[in-house]
Amino acid sequence: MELALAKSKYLETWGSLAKQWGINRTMAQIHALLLVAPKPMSAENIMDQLQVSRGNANMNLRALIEWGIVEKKLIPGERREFFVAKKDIWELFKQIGKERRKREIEPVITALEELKTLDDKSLEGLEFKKIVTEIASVTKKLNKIVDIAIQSDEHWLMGKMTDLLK
Amino acid sequence: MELALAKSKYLETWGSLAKQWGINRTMAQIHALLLVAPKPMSAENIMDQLQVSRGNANMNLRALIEWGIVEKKLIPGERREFFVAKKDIWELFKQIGKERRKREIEPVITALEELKTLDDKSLEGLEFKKIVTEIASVTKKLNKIVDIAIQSDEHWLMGKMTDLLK
DNA sequence: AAAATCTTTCAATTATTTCTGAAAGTTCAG
DNA sequence: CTGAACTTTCAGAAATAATTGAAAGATTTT
Repeated sequence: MELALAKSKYLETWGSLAKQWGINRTMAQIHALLLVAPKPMSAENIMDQLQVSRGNANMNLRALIEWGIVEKKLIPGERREFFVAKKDIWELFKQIGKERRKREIEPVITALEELKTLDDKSLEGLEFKKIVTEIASVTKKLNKIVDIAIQSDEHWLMGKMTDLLK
Repeated sequence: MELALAKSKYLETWGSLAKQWGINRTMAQIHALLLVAPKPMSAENIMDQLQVSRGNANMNLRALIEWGIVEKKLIPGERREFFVAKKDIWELFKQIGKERRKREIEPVITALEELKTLDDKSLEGLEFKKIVTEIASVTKKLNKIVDIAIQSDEHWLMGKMTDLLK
């Protein structure tokens, strides 16, 4: 396969996956582009390669910085801002895990805990409380698993995982 | 808190979360409703409680069955179909994990493997290949982690996780 | 302090996803 | 068979999300 083709396939794959992860396409593609860029890119440059508007590029770059997976890079003697993606992939996954946990898991736990205060003795009420309690319990376990992964060093974790399979 | 309120908060929480998980609101809410229902529900009944159209209810029920987390339940002497959610929450999470892995992780691994066949010696080509290789490697590790979780019994896994923290 | 260069914002537009409801399809009792 | 009871489908409508581009805001240079 040839570079230009490989790169465009890569951008496409990443972009279409992103939707399922609740990230919009442009955001994913900008990130993908920066990941494989051998040097920092300007906003102009990114707009150009992905064929997106200035506003779109700017907003998504900002979001990526917010997620902690892209950084501004000042280049001496340059007026413009440049951007680079953090290139440690394990770190990237951990960062994404952290953000998603904050947005997706933690609010659910909070909401469920409040629901457990229900005091209703009807059949439906009891069934409801039982299920909510169980959902809360499993959600907390999931949270714990993610937590361990987030805090772990890559090699240590994989070693432990391999042990578990024995 | 009182039952009706608790239930509506629960449906709302679950529904709004769903979006971030790439599941549409109605689908999540139907599932949530079935989860806490003390007995099987008819399509009619679901439409009524969630105020959605027949078509919408039908399509999403079908999708939930496809995901393997809801089942049709025939009631003797009844013409209509009834539906129940599988109530084992750990099983539910595992099923969701399985589906998402199939849809989100596996296609990426396949695509990345193909990209690794690139043969280009330029600086950009080498950088590209290096990053793609690394992404593939970490993605496979993630896959392995999910795999272990999916195959595990709840208590066994949590015990092991707790050990890891020591 | 004006001009030049670059960044940010946001109302309007465009694209995508979800939902509706009526029509067509299916099943089964009589 | 026939028709009542139920399910499925799908084209169009409605809702939601993403994108554009031009104007306003910064910041640096002259």
